[in-house]
Amino acid sequence: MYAELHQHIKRFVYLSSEEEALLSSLLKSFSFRKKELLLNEGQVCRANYFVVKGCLRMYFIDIKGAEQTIQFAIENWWMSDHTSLQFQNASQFYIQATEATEVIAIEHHQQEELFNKLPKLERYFRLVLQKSHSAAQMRIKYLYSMTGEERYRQFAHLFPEFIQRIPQYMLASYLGFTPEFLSKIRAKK
Amino acid sequence: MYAELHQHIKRFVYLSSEEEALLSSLLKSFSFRKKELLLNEGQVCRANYFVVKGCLRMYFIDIKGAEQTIQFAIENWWMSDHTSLQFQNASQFYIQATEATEVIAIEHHQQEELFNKLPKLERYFRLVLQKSHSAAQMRIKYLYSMTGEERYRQFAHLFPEFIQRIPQYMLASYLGFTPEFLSKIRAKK
DNA sequence: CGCGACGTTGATTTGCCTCAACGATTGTGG
DNA sequence: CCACAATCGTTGAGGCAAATCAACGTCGCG
Repeated sequence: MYAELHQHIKRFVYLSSEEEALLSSLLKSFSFRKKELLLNEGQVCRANYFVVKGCLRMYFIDIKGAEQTIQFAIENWWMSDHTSLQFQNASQFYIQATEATEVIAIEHHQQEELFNKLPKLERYFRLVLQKSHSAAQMRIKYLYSMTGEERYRQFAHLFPEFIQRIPQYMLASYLGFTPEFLSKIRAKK
Repeated sequence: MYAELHQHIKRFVYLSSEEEALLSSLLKSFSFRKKELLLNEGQVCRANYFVVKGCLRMYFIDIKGAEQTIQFAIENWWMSDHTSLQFQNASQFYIQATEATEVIAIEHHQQEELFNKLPKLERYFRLVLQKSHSAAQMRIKYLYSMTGEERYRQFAHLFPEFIQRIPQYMLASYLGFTPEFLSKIRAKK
């Protein structure tokens, strides 16, 4: 059970089979349909989600009513509003399944117990967060040094399969421009 | 010794005085003058730096030759290129002291030993990284939903003392626009 | 004192947004 | 399984926020 997650953890820390069993006892699986919300703005984030299959996105709705995508999580990535999860306060974000998605969840009330019983996981999550933080920094770097068109072309080059998977309006908001503008870039060949 | 750091760690995890002593034995202090570089683009990042007094910034130079500021670190914040530090590969960033700055450093070759001897610190750094990651996400949120002028006014409102401390061209690049534009915003009262 | 770094100001340009109208595709209930 | 609506993508005209470029002012420092 939870094989994909155990596999991923193995890349960073070693867990004995007893430890794996203990971990498994504190996890839950969930399935979400396309467009279903895992977290609503104003709600408290319930869990940290590991994507087994499918795709999640975090977004917010700006002052003009447009959805702006903060990040995506595909297979083997974690997704959560860490601030809301840790301090149990209202989130500013939505988390949504962009397609039918299976996740493994660590819920808030299990989290403390988990880290106390398996301190090795502190290391695992430290390393996972380091990677997420670096990804966010690179994102800022690209926003500050490339035009919208350049960001699209780079993204399409790096993740050709992913752009097939999500609607263009989500990709446009992730890359920091409007759907109309993306459409015009694509029209230029 | 290293009182400021011990103080900061106490906010997140408890360390006995033996543990504090062990930690201290693996730290180093450094002083940097205004404009001095702690990390150069293309170099391997040597350490994770905790700011005791002063201010650091991470930046890169874009294709047009302009410096773009990725983040600042003032007192009680950590600064490092985590990717370069962990994998010991060339960094894409510069880290510079924006004023005379004292730091406490954990160097790469001590890092593993430190985490092995004091696994509690995994938790501390996990929580520190969580905060940094959330800050980077909020940064993206603001870039996607506010104009340059709005970002400046918010920043000036939240950190009135900080805008006195750094040259305007650094603030402009942090907020995502040009020094000329910042000058024009300020001229408008 | 003189030079280089930093900040200001104005004229012009541009990347991208806004709005609107119109196809195409998807999903859903009858 | 079709009809129709809702969602999603495309295209074009016009507008605006901010960049670019250039010239000039000012201040701190060797």
